[in-house]
Amino acid sequence: MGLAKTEIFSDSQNAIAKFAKAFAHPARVSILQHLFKIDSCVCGDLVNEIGLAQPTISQHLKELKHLGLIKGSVEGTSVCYCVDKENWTEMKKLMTHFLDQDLSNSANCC
Amino acid sequence: MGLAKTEIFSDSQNAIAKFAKAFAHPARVSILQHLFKIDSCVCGDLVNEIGLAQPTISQHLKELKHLGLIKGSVEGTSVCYCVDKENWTEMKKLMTHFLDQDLSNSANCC
DNA sequence: ATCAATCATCGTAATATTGCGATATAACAA
DNA sequence: TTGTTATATCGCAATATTACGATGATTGAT
Repeated sequence: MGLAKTEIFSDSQNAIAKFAKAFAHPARVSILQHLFKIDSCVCGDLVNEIGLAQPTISQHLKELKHLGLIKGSVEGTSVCYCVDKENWTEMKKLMTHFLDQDLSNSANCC
Repeated sequence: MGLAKTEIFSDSQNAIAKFAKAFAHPARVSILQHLFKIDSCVCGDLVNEIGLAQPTISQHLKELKHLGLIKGSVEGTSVCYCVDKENWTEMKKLMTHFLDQDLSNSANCC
């Protein structure tokens, strides 16, 4: 198969999985960390910083962009990417709520 | 390929990606939510709650167990699973630090 | 010892992901 | 226009993931 049965899960559960997938590859984690770290916008410097080929980086960027976590603006021949902070905040809210489940229930069974 | 080049990334980046992968499927999200919600330990009830076949659930449980996020103890003919709260807390610290990057840098470029 | 129940593992099919060379596209420069 | 630079897309190969039927292993009951 290789195909997740998304129909049987809630929107929230699917959304969490979707965002988590964005972070499920170290290259994308690295890209996001870089975009946060560098004050000004970063373009294809990412290709140099990270040791992956340009098409590969471009592909990872596309996925992040598709999810709305980053946005890119053309600047001459190069493209400037940066984190979409509004969407990032939204995503963070969702993920944090999921991660904080342990706080709402103090039962310890095993 | 289908093989991530983990060598070129930091331990931290790989760890984030590894945990994120655990949440990158709605079934595993659902399993974890259930384990948190149900006060007592849950066993194969997960198969009934979630609409996936028993081998599939078992496989997802194995992955979560392998990551240390849950632990299972045999109880008669059934197996009781529950969240490993210590490891969960550790994981949460790592993920939260990653998600909170936007707070440490207020630059807005795009 | 036999049987039923519960869970794990094996094997396999379908699909997804990762990575990159080759090539296309777009913008600017001379 | 021609060339250069930067990025995107295509196409493919290698590997990973998802799902489940069939089967194995373990426990408790009779």
